[in-house]
Amino acid sequence: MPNEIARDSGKPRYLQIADDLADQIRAGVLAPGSRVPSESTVMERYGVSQGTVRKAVAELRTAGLVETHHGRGSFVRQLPPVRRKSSDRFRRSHRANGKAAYLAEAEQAGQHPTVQVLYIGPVHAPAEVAHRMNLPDGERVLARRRRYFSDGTPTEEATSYLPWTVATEIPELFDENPGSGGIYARLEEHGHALAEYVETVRARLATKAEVSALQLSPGSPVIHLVRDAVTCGGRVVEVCDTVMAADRFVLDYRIDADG
Amino acid sequence: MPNEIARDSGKPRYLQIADDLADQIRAGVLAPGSRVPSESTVMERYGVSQGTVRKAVAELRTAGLVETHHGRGSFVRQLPPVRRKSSDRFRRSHRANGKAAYLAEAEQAGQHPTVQVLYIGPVHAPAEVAHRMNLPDGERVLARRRRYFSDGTPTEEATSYLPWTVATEIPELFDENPGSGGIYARLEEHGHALAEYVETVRARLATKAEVSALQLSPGSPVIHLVRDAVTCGGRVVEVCDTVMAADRFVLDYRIDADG
DNA sequence: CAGTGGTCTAGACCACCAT
DNA sequence: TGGTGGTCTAGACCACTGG
Repeated sequence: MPNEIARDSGKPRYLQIADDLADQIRAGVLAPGSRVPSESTVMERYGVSQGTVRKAVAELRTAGLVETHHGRGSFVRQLPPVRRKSSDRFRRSHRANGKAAYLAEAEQAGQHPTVQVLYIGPVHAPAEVAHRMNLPDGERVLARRRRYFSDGTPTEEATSYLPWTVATEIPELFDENPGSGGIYARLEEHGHALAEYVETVRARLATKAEVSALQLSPGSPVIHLVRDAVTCGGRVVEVCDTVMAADRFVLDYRIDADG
Repeated sequence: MPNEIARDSGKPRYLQIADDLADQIRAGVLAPGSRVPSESTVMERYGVSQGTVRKAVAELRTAGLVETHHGRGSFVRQLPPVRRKSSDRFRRSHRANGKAAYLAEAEQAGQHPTVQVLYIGPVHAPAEVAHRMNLPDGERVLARRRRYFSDGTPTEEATSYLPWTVATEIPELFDENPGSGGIYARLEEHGHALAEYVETVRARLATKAEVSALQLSPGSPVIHLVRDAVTCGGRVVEVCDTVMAADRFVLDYRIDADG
């Protein structure tokens, strides 16, 4: 039985209902994956109108407790385990076993990773990418766009950009699977020894495209990460643009205190 | 004059209105800081009811284009310039001029930084902090809680935690201003030479407390950063927990490709 | 088909802010 | 005080999902 709703309390009714439902979710009365009572049920149970119930459920949605599907209902979210992205995931020594960074990390976390290649081919460099590579705006570059899944649910979408002159040196970069150790191994084999990576981290709300690509609820935050791969000669030979569901990742960075 | 609203288009009316207003904002017809037409004005202009207008404005709010104040109206947001947080901001060499990291960075960005000290004193270590410092849960630690402003608007709230035994060695840690170079300089002067920092980055939606502390709109994303300061002996002598408005910061990290 | 969520209206009352 | 946004209702119709 639900808690009673105080008709006169200072708190809006829709928030009282949202809190009540949230408590039931946290207490396990509403288990992960189970259906939240339908709008009409909640209307009757608390004696409120549909609009009020909808605002309550909207609260649960933006709190990330619930996801709702038109015509089916709202369901308690079962969050996929959070994955860590460690700043040493691109160390050469980790390439020894031949795994690409993503697969190695995911498997270590006990998950079943999948990669879907969306596009490999030439594109005009977006402004930010061209700037980072020190190329003219709109210059032709190789794009490698792919979507990553863990246990079947999409978690991340990434696009790598490489200067066209670099890409044509390395046929494997046009393959869906660039081979053991990933594209960084291929770059280094072809004389582009890497000195460092520079990562830029932003967070923002997901765009509509990202909401559908990553199966998010509208209003969810994403982490937007852009990484430059810099050679010993100071040249940026790859820019990787990644968008991740914010609630599925934690990023770790080690920073030397140096002198 | 506003674009006409197609009564029959597939798109919901509230989204058409939201897009129309968003266009006016982006085109500068509605300038930053200016008032969005009141609900009743919009109702009349587009011939819709209040509920529809409210949903439209809610869209603009979650898109970060507008902020609304009860009894006053909705206003086009003027975003403070984005600030970069570089991973080398804690280098010892940067402490030579005596500035703390935050002030040095903000001034370099041409902004007027302010710090407000909220609390300095003992607290029971939160679980995550205790774990990182390898202390028993709830152990007494020194907390230094402060809020940072740039040009008067709050951008970030941070709490540093230090083991009580370390804190009592260093009287300056109980002062509002810990002196030239900040608390890291004090720690190193007292025999805690720092080897590295480990930063953990998450993004999520702001809690209600954060919404009010950082003057955000509900549903805004924040960046949550937790940093350990690790001595050469491997001891964590400080944990700094920071919450930033996501739209005001970009984080930069350099990662050695190493061997 | 019945049941679900999604949109919309017309009208009411309240809470906040300025004057 | 009048104007603003915030909550709520009762009822309507539409769009999607499932059996």
